Amino acid sequence: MKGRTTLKDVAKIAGVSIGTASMAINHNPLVNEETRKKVLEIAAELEYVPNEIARRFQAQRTNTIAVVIPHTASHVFSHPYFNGIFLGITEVLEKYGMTLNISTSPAETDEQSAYQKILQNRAADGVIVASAAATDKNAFRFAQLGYPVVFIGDFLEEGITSVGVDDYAGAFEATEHLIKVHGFSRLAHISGPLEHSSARTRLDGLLEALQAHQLELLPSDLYEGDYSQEAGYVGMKRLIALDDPPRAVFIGNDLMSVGALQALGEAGLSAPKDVAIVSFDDVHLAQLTSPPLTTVRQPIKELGHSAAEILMERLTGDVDTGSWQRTTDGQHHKFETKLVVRRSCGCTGGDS
Amino acid sequence: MKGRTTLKDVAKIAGVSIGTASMAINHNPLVNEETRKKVLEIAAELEYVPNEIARRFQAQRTNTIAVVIPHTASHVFSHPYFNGIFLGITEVLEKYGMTLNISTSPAETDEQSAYQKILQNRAADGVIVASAAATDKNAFRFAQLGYPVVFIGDFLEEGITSVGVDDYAGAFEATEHLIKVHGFSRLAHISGPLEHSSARTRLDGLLEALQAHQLELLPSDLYEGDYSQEAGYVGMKRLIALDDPPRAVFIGNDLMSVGALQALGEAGLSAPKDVAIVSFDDVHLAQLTSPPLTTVRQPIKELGHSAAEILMERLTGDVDTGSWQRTTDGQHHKFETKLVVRRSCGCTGGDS
DNA sequence: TCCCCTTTTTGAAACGTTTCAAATTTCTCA
DNA sequence: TGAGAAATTTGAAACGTTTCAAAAAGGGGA
Repeated sequence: MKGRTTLKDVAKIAGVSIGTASMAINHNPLVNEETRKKVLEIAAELEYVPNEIARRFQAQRTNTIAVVIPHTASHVFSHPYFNGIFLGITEVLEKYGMTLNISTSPAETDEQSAYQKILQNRAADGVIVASAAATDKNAFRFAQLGYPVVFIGDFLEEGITSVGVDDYAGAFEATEHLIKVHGFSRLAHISGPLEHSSARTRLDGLLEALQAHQLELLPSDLYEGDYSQEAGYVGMKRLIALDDPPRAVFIGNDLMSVGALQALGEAGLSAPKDVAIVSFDDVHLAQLTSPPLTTVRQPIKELGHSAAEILMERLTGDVDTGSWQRTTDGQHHKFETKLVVRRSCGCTGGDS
Repeated sequence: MKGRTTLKDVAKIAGVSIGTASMAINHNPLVNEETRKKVLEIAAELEYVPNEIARRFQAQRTNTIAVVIPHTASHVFSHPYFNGIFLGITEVLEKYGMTLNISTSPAETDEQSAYQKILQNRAADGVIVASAAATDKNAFRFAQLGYPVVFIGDFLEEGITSVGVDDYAGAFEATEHLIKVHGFSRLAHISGPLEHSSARTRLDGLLEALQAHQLELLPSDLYEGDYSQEAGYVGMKRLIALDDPPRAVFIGNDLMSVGALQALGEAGLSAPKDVAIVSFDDVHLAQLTSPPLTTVRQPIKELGHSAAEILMERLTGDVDTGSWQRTTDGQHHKFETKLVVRRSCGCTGGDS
């Protein structure tokens, strides 16, 4: 690591000034073709590689995009949802030659930290915030401070750019499926954390659909989870321990459904025979459970893709829109969802 | 982003020199307590945040560790294995206040690229290489160039530091389980890519175990996959299409087993009734399939953890060893594996 | 040969920080 | 009160690159 060959070395040996060497290497048309060739030759010979940090320093930009997720690394790397997000983002950044910086919080309670790490350092040219609570004040500081930032989720405030899915319609459709196709007149719900707008909106969609059929959600039929497998497990345990357990449950995401199925299994029950289940996300896991999950598909990868693309637009001026259906008011982009019918709801249909 | 307050501003207003301001902010004991207080006050007032890039530039270090994985982002983010690796690494880096940079290749064939991105930029203080082929020349350049690097996998060359698991023993145990507990006298194998030492070594373990019981692997009973779900699917299709299909298969990782189960299902067959399956990894998925997979557990998170810890040792001098069983000759660290018996092999045991 | 125009090269400044030898101030004690 | 020591502050260099005004070199026509 010591004494790397620097531009100065190249220049000296090539017998030109540092400025010229720099321009030669950066294909600046100002330099004579002969000179460039010589410089490039020497550079190759000396195995010169530009010092990226110095470059960033002088250009005052980092070539890095940070994804801020106010959860622990353990949470983030065990939820398949984030894999999809990362994948979508990476695809875009690769195209632009940018680097991805995943910023998590050391402790689940420590919301501050993930933001501060970025904010304090100014170590990214732009930020994508994913899975923030609607109440998360820190998240909004980015935008207020004029940092280029895109939110993933339903953040509809003025002055904020966001990319989300139609949680409401998805939940509505899921609920109606259980009511209209399978004839249930009572539904339970295992929700995500209700200070997250995704969880809140899915609950709203459920309630609205129930109401459309003159039905209600019993307070004891609602369990607020946190999108983790564990929460689904506990939630389902609770529900089946009720005096009169519900026969159909809408679960806020697939991972919780996995936990719920586990709870059913341990109680000697099974879906859809004893309890019909519909959930949300359609991550890879959803096809693997038994029964495979009927679930509302959201275009997770596209969310990441889109967020990154919008951010890069802001940073560079380019434009590229994806292929999923989406609506936008210029600031808030919303993708559509669709119900994927498998077997956990009682349907006997296909498997993918 | 323009005109951020800089150290110069703070110094000027505080009425001290830039040097003093710098020392005050970095809690250098040389500066007078009074002075420090004043500087810190002004800094807070001006909302001064140090320019991280400038710091890195002057210190000539990046505070970043790169994980180089010579596969596409899509491959990486869809394999649960890497989640575990990331998780383990992140835990350590968080402790040291380092940043993680995940470096993938734009195309599967483009082995070079992932390395070059790092190498060309010198954009990381150290590197962890995961899932490289044993034949991958690029990987070794890091080490040769004196870059601090740790390999995850069985790279036993002199002068290379690596962290791996005992693939051989794991495969041996899995094979013996099928032979001794379930009485099979013929086994098939769906392997990973054989230019990867993990796949090669698992095959060796299988062969050795077979030989110990005077058994052989028929050439037609070996399918070389690439650790993807798709490969498991195709491999199993092939095997059950044989005139005399095998009744027991050792599959190189869990993800391929998922594909294999899918193939069985489509053919109207099931495990373990028609084909017994034992696989490798014990990722989260393994518990979810039906039947749940009997599989060789490897401590994936600990691999990442350990690799990062060793790398940080090299960079800083600290020492911390984990809790899993591991052997080491100072350069090559090897974790033990253990067979987790579930139901895909024909056992009727527990579920976790 | 001289002048002007074009092409190419040079040299220095700038980016924001840390470091450290030298300068300055403050303190201690005879 | 003054000398020497200790504590504190200063100022400039250094990190490696890009940029750009100014200088130099080259070329063409009168």
